[in-house]
Amino acid sequence: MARYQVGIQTEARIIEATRSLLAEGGMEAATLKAICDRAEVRSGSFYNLFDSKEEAIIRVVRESIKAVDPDPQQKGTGTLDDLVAAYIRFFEEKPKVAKVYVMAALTGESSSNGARRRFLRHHIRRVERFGEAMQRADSSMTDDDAVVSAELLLGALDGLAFRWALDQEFEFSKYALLAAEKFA
Amino acid sequence: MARYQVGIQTEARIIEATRSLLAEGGMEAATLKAICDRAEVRSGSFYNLFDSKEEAIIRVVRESIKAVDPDPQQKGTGTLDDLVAAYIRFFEEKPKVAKVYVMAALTGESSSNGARRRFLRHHIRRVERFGEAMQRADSSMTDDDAVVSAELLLGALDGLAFRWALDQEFEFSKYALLAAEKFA
DNA sequence: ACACAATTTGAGTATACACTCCAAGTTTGG
DNA sequence: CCAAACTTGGAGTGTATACTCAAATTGTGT
Repeated sequence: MARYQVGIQTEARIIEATRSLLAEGGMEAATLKAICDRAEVRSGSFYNLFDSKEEAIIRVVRESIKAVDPDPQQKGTGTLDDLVAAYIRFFEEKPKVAKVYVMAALTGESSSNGARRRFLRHHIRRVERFGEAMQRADSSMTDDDAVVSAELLLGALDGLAFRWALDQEFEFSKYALLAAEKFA
Repeated sequence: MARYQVGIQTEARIIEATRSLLAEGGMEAATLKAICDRAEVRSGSFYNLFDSKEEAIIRVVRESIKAVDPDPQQKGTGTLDDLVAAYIRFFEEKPKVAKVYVMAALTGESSSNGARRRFLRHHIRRVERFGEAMQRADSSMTDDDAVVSAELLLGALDGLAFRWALDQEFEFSKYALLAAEKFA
C-alpha cells in the first residue's frame, strides 16, 4: 500500500490506465505491459503497489459496480424516477466507468465465478431498491409484483446499456426514459 | 477443409468442444489445449482442419448469431409474437449456443471491431424485422415510431437474456413474454 | 541534514500460449 | 489392391505473458 505522495499518485495512474484500457478493449487489452506503458511505470513499481494484475482489475470493476448505485445509504427514500435518472446520469457522466460496468458481467471470467456472483448480488440489491420505489408509488402492489416489475425494468435498462456499449451513438438516455414509462 | 468422413467428424467434434468451452467459461477458457483435449484431437489435427484458433471461434460465434434469427427468408410475414416466441425458443432449445450469443457482442474479440460490427449489423436487421411486424399490427404507426418501439423491446429482451446468462435460474421466457405484452 | 522506509528500475524467470512440421497411418475412388 | 489424397500424433518453435528481485534512488519525519 502506498504511504508517500508519489506512491499514491502512481497508484492512481495505474488505476486510471487499467480503467481506460478495459473500457477501450476489454480484458484482452488490459495486459500488464499495456497498463504499465500507459501509466508510465515499470513493472517493478506496479508490483510494489499491487499484488497482482488481477487486483488492479478487480478494483476497477468493483468501483464501476459501486458507481451505478447512487447513495445506498438513502435506502427507503427516492422515487423510481430518481433511480432511473441516476442510472442515466451515470452513463452520461462516467462513460468509461459505465462501459467497464457493462463489460464486467460477461467478461468477468478471469476470476471465474467470483465476479459473476458479485455482479448478481449487486443486481438483486438493485431489483430490491427499484421494487421498493415502485411499491411506494403504488401501495396496492404486492411484493411479488414489485420484484417482477423491477426485474423487467432493470432488464430493459441493462439491455439498452448493452446496446449503448455496442455503439456509443445510441441515445441511451432517450430510450431509458421511454423504458421507464413503458415498464413501470 | 475436411474431405473424408473421419475429417468431417473431427471437425464437428472440434466445433462442439469450442462451443461448450465458450459457453462455460468465455474466451478465456477456449484455449487451443482445452479445445483439443475436449475434442480428443492433437494440435496437428486441429491445424489440418482450421487455419487458426480464431477461425473455429468465429464459426461458433457466427453460427450462434445466425441461430437467433428464425428463417430470415420469411421476411414480410410473421407477427411480433412469432418473433418473440422464436427468441424464447432459441434460449430454451439451445442454451449453450444462446450463451455464446450473449457473450459474443462484448466479449468476442472485444479489441477487434470485426465481431462487434457484425453483431451490430445483426441487431439493426432485427430491429427492422421487429419494427415491420409492429407496423403490420398497427398500420397507423410511423416508421420512426416502429424503430423506437422495436429498439425498446429488443433492448428489453437482450437485457433479460443478459440477466439469464448471469444466472440460469432466471425465468427468461416468463419475463420475455411480459415485455412483449407491453407492446401488444 | 540524517536515517531509514518507501519507491523505482530494468533485467531476468518461468510458463502458457498459438502455431509448425513431417513421418507414419488411414481412407477413398478406380 | 494400389496409389493418391487426406488425416493424425506429438515433439518442437517462437513469442507474449505475469511476475520477481536486488540494487539504486527518492521522500519524509525529526
